[in-house]
Amino acid sequence: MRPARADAIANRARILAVAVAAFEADGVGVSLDEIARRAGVGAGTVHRHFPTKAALVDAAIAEPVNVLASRAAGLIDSTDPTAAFFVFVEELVVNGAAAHAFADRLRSDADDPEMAIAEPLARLRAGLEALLGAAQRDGGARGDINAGHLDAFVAAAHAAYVHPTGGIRVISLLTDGLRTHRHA
Amino acid sequence: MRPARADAIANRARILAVAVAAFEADGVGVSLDEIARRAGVGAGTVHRHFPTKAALVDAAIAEPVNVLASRAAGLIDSTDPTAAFFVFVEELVVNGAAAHAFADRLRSDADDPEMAIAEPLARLRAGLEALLGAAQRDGGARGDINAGHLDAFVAAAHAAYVHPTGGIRVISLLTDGLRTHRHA
Amino acid sequence: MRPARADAIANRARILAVAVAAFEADGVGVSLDEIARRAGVGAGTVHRHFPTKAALVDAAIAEPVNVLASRAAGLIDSTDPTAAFFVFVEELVVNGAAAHAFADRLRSDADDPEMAIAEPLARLRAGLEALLGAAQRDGGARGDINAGHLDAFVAAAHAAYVHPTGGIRVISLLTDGLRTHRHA
Amino acid sequence: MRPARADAIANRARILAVAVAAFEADGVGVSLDEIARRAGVGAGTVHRHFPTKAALVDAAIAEPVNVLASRAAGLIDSTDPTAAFFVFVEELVVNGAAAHAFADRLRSDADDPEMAIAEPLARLRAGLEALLGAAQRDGGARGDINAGHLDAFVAAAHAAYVHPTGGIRVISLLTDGLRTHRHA
DNA sequence: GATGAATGAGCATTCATTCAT
DNA sequence: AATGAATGAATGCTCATTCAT
Repeated sequence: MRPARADAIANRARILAVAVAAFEADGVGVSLDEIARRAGVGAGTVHRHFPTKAALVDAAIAEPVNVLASRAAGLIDSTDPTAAFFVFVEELVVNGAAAHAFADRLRSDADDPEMAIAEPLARLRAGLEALLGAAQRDGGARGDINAGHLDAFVAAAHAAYVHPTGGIRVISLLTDGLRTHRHA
Repeated sequence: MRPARADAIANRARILAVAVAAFEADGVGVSLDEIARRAGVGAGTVHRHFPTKAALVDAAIAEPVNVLASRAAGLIDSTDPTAAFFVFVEELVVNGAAAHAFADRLRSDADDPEMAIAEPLARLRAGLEALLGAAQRDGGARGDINAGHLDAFVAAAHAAYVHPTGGIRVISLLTDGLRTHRHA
Repeated sequence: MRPARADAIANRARILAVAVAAFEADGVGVSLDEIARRAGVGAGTVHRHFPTKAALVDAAIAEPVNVLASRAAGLIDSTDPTAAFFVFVEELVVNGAAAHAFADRLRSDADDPEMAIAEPLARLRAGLEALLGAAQRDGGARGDINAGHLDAFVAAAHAAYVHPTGGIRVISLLTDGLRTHRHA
Repeated sequence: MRPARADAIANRARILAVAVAAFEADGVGVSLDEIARRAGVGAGTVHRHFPTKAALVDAAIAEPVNVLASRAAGLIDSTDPTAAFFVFVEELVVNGAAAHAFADRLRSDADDPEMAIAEPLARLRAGLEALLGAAQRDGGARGDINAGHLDAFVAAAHAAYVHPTGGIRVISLLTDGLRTHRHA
């Protein structure tokens, strides 16, 4: 029943996963005891891995951004850069923007979350720029857009996406605006 | 020396205004004692007007929506229905969508906020539809849009608006898409 | 069963008295819950009167010193200044030095207790100097001693007093050293 | 690579030394983790040598008393018993009484410290009596004093010694009272 | 024997809520 | 109707202790 030493890393990962899910679902008001219970560990174990609640919130904010950044890094070597770019943009709109909204909601409750999220966000930005550049060199993405435009675009597209009257179809309409063949 | 009955209503209004400002600025974590202090009343007085904290949060969520609904009602008798419609849409994007975002953020922390916000939201929807209908009859707004479209539009426009790379110019670009003269 | 408003001051006094006794008997490790329980109040009530534990410890340190300072102020108008002085010195050795020892023990555990005890200690010192001066003018106390000497004297006398082999008789022997008639 | 058996004894000594220093400097509130860290061992190692924290506190209380007892035993074979006695009394006033004060401060926090300190204190008492007897037989110390007197004397002398207005000179004045040549 | 991750009870503190005034 | 002192459950955090490695 008692976890072994080697499981310490797995414990950390499980706590973080539980925290992300709990904060996303019920807000940052979820108690650490509740998170510990859901993760199947003692309250002290949560504190061993995340010394303060703010540290856990920061990590929970950064986590989905890190996942997306890693996903971008994995797509950069695709043999079809254009397809890779649009796949990633769609993922951003569906998942990533949700992560942004999540971070936005948490931001006002954390101590200095800008710091915590700055580095993963930079990684994500770099990955997105790399994918965009590759798609542009591939001739599949319009040349007159940059990552800054994508930020606002993704935010707007996500807002429409999550709206009751919106839906998955909206994404295609909006992402089409980024393709070169629209001008063709 | 003791406040008269009429001051009770003023007290309620002041508490609500303080709560809206406090929740918007610092999140729903602000304590009722703090709100009571800022409003210049005792802790018990807050509970007389809002029996539970959830009730106060609900009222604070509904408040800005109510303001916008009243604004819409005030604009419906305008002599220039088209101008009135676009003025209100812009206000929605700037303020109203902020109110939505505010409500979004609070939603997950309140008990059953859908209930609390349903009625003011219906009033706002009714006002918006009236303004849209009048503008369409006036020939200033495209006839093939409805209030449902506007919801998603306002949400997307607001997301772009509040984005660092966005700004006030974005609104004009987007609202232009609703005008009939675009087809001209 | 529920205390009335007017009892708030009495509550504070009872909490402080309980805290002084508890800290003296069992050290500052005594929990606030325990103190609240012994005082017959809720945990929150302790915090209303003493926002942090450090504040309560500080107040508990200062309390016996304040009592002695008030005692000195009450003795200054005595018709027999010499008697008043020696009565007070004896009280200092028995009770006051205990208060010092108490404060000494707590000092290392409080945040900035020097600050907290500085003012009551100054009042006590002023009272002691006034009593000594009056006794010297009365011709009952040696003229070549000052309050600084008394501090070390009281500390030493108390140490001997509380020692198993010491006792109340030691005080007379030691205080006799301060009297003028010893030279006579 | 793993420490051999002999290092276990060194570990125990290092932990105890660290504990004495830590408790003396920062009070018994210092955590065992902190002591383990300062001693360069794991938390479990502290518990292997001292099963409970109370056991470590007890050992830390007894430690300086044991050192003094050993010192007394070392002085008993001196060729100048009178000098040896007064040297040791001075050490008692400066260091030993500090150890007493230390023990006093810790006493209220430990479970049953009387037990823990009883045996080392008996050793110290025996050593002091031996030194006193030798000095009396040597003619250097007054014959009408006993170890019981010395306890109160050392306590009083130490209290005066550590007092701001006191100092090293005070010791000479007080120890002179124990010498035979005062009668001369 | 040593390590350090895990435990879980205990602590100080906060806060929504109640109620005597 | 208003006040604010009191309540007590809940929270974040600490730490002595246990135990798998």
